[in-house]
Amino acid sequence: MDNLTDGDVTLLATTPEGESYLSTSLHERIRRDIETKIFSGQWQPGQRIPAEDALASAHQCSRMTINKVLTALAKAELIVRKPKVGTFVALRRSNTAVIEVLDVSVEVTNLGLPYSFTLLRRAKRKALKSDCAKLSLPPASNILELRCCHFAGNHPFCLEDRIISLVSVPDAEHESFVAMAPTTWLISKIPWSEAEQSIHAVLADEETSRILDVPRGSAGLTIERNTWLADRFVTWARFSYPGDAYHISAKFVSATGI
Amino acid sequence: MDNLTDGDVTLLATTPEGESYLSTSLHERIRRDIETKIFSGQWQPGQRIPAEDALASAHQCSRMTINKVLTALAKAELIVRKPKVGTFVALRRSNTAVIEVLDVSVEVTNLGLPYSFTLLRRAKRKALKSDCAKLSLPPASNILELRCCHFAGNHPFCLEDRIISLVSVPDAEHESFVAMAPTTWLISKIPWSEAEQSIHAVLADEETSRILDVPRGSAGLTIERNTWLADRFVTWARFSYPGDAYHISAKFVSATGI
DNA sequence: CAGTGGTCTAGACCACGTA
DNA sequence: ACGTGGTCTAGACCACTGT
Repeated sequence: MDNLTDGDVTLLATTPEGESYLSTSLHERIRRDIETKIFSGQWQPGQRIPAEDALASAHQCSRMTINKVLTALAKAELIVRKPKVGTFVALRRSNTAVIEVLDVSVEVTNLGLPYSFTLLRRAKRKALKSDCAKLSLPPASNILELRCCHFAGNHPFCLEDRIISLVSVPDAEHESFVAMAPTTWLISKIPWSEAEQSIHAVLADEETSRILDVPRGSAGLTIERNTWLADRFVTWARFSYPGDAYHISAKFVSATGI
Repeated sequence: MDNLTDGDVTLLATTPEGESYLSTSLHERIRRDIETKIFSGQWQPGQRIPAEDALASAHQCSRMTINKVLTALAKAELIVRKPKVGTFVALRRSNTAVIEVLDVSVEVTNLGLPYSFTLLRRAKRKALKSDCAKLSLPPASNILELRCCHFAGNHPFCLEDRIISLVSVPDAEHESFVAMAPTTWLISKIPWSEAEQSIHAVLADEETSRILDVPRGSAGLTIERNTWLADRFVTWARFSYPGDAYHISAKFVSATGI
């Protein structure tokens, strides 16, 4: 069997300083090697690391394999690559966290509770000046204003205020949103989009506290979301949650986020 | 000049169906092509896309180049690759958002305000049962408890409660934290780490509202963070912000986050 | 058995920063 | 002038899946 003399396998088994994870691929093991050097402090932040050629011969592999590893590490911002200069251990991690953005119905279902919603308001109107501030939409555009309450079992879970641009989504005018929640409907219409969101802490105002069935003046989280499709404004939404019933989790790897 | 007859450039200039972005690289342009096919709906979610070989000949490039593009698109979760089966347009985006996690001193400085902090409490003690719930630490471990207030100019900006494991970071016992904020000090000691954080909305309690100089019962955001280094618990921190003065922003591309 | 993606190699040319 | 990373090619072998 010439498998036994396969260049790859024998190479991998004799990779320097590597516990031979025979099941993982070469570039994964090399990546682990390099990450270990960085995390252990053997390669200090800011320090220049060996060139691709040098790493290739050190790991007895081709330059392309090293390039693949370093490109991935650069994307992960563990290292910084300066073309024609060299590769350096990053001074600081990007300190970003990834949070999951769930559809309300999915959130509720994940909690093992029956999901339902009620449409509280539906109005077609022209965008006012006050809208345009948050909507990045020209004044007097046709918009659809919606408000609905999402329930987990019999309990109000979240209040949704939404504005949909009828310029971008004309079909919305003929949809009642009684049977299908706005989010669900929009997803079916606008499969891909860009969004920007911000999270605020607020005190529940009178109407919100009444709808969500919490004491007036309780703490709440609001998530505001603006959505575009190729630079065209599609929809704005604000989700109001009773604060004690909700939180947002995130995981990350970071230097500065300690 | 033989630049004019450079194989790459001529290839790129004649790439089928591509506006010739002469400044960008081949794989970038191919990636754009494929993304356009997906975003435009020409390739529907769930649909199988041509094999690497086919894409390579369609774009008149090598299979490796296509592989690089598809690997990147798979990482971005625009497509799903099933080894030995094929490549498919993803059914749904991962609906995750990336939020920036800033050091408080950086946040304040970014606002153009002078940063300072005051140490309010520093106590060495054994971990209680109540601590262990949030700390994932064995009971009676030596810990250091800190509380400090971060200022933007003369105004309190954020209250930090922190617990440091003296098992993982024994040096902390001999550090006063008067001249250097805990975060800054920890970053210098623990350059890399993993963290998990959650964001809550709360009502400011009496002590917090007094320190932050806000009315009792105002809405606030708290960020809780647990940090590990290679599975060893390092530190826990809670940052309390007055809610109206702070929010968290995130940008993402999503299907379900509409 | 044919087709697929996963992986790796050994070359190559380029532009450009540093010296 | 040299070294660097950025990029691309043309081939190769593999394991596995579906038919």
